[in-house]
Amino acid sequence: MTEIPKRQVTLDEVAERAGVSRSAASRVINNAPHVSKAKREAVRRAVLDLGYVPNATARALATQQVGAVVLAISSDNPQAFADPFFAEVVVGISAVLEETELELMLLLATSARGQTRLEQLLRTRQTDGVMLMSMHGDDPLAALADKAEVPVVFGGCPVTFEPRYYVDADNRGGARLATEHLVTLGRTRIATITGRMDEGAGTARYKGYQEALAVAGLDAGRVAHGDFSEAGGSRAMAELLAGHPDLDAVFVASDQMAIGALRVLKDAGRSVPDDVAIVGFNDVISARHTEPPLTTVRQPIQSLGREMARMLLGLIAGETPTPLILPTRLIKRSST
Amino acid sequence: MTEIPKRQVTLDEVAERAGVSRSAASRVINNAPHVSKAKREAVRRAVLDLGYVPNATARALATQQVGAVVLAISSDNPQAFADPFFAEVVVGISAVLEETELELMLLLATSARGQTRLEQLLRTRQTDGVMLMSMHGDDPLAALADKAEVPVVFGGCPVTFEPRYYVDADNRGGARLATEHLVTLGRTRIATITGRMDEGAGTARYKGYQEALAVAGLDAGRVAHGDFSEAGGSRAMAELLAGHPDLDAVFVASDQMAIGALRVLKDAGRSVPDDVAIVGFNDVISARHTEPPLTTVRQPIQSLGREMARMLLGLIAGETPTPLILPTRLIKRSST
DNA sequence: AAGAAAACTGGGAGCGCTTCCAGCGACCAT
DNA sequence: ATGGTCGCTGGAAGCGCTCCCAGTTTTCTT
Repeated sequence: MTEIPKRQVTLDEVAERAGVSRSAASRVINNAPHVSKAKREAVRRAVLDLGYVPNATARALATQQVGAVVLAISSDNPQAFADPFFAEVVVGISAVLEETELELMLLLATSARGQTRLEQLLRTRQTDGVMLMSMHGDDPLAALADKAEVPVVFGGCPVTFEPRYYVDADNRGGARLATEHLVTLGRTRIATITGRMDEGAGTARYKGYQEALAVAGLDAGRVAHGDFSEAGGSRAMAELLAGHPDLDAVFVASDQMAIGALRVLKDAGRSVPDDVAIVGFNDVISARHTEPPLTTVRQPIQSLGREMARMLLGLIAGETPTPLILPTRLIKRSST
Repeated sequence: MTEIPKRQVTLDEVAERAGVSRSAASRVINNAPHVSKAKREAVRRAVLDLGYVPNATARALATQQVGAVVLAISSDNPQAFADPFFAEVVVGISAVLEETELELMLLLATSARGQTRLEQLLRTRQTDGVMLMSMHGDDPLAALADKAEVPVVFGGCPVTFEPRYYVDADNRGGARLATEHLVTLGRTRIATITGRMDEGAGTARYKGYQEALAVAGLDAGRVAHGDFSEAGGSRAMAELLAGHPDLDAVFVASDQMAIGALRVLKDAGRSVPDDVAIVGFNDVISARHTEPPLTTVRQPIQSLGREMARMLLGLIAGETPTPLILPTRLIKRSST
């Protein structure tokens, strides 16, 4: 910190300046035992004087630990990460990693190239661990990841199998909550717009909807499939209106789709919530600003990130964590 | 790819299997010249058979190149990254880095710890380059970064100085566009809600507003300062309403704030756009879903990321790029 | 066909760090 | 005194790769 050195200061220089061996210097850097107080202090001073910072690469090579974990988004859609959802996940992860010596690497595995990269990561310990969010159904990498020798925790549960380690939001429970709310309101012809059915969140929310209606003894036959996008929501709503004009409520599996649905409803002259009540999922920021403001299910996104990171840390430390399901809760606004 | 090796396959093993020296094997991996066709082929086969993947750490140590660049967000607000803005920047960056051997590291330098980390990065070539988005006014790291020996490109221009290398959106031009639009509409008592005045975007947009009004010969005295947040926008709007009840339009320096302002206006019984016209900035997704939908200035966020990455690549390659200002454009919707 | 140039080849010295190990005094109990 | 423990200490061997260099082979001139 005293001067800006042109060349990297090495441990040898520190050792020399402190008048000790490199081994000793290394020990005090990593505060390991077997160094006398005097030398320890001498090294400390040398470090400060020289502004020494250990070379992470060399250390990684020697210890066989990379000092970095990666957040990988495996998706067939290059724009997937643009979803504000991930920004929040990252905030959560980052908060946990902050207390650690670990760096965070970001891998948007959306192209063939990115997928290859991810595969290498999974096969060849080039990272200390990976947090994987797999965004399409039959992702071969997801299966690979679950048996990789590298620690892997999943964010969200894939449809095809249940990974050993994952954290997810209680999608099914949230959907049930939302649907029950609609039932409580006295609605009886409750439809749903599902998300992508090749994603865990899509199927789980659909399941929750079905369960709630089964319990209430109501017909769960009014369904249209969307893809989590606004446009998909519009399309599905139109389809629903055409097929089941009698509907008086709809549980929409994402706010994004709900926004699309809202527009279609408005154009069709159905008033919300009087003619049809709408509840969404996620509680994105814009959900507060729709007309009318959207009743929705909130999931703790930052916590999701935080818990993923924590679980990964545990895995790296040799623990055997159990999957974690985070609670969701209903946020009531004016669309119901 | 043939089998999952427990231990990392090394170059030596490849060399041995191919019956060549390690040097030769290295040459074919990095496809350098001076290897006979036969050996080259033998090595290729060995690589495939063994599923060899070079150890990035070892390579980094030998070449003195890390193989990774970092995107650093320096901010006093831990939640800063939760802004969907960054998610899009990352998509842009990632798209460029994809064609490269470089990894992307993410550093949310929001705590003291993170700041230290960033400083080390800047001082000690632990990365091949950094893209820095500095989100608060008197950030000492920003100044340091601009003279660091590590390649650094700024995303957005700080208020206090103009970095050597940066890419920014044309905030001033966009603000002028927005304000001129209001003028064209025949509004004459045009107010503004500014962003944080310790951020480049905040001052530049304010400047654009002033310029447009100066050209039109209109009074630019109706101003309230916000902080880019929704709550700040509400507060500022209330202040404006109290101090300048005659206003008939307001240029708001962010959509987020505009949303807050909209609510206050509604509560005050002023109709938008009839009584007062509003234009925002950024064109976030929710801008389309406000009541009424928001006229706003769109900046090409993904391009911002893309160009930052490209500029950094240039810098790393030894070029001397010039700062880049990305165009903004007006998106007309119903709030004006 | 002889000599020079060009292409190949593998040995070996690092890159900066960790960590094992053998050597040493100091210190205690016998 | 004597043998044994124990905390320090620095030498040295890697971690897996790149790259210089000196030596060997091939190819091309004239």
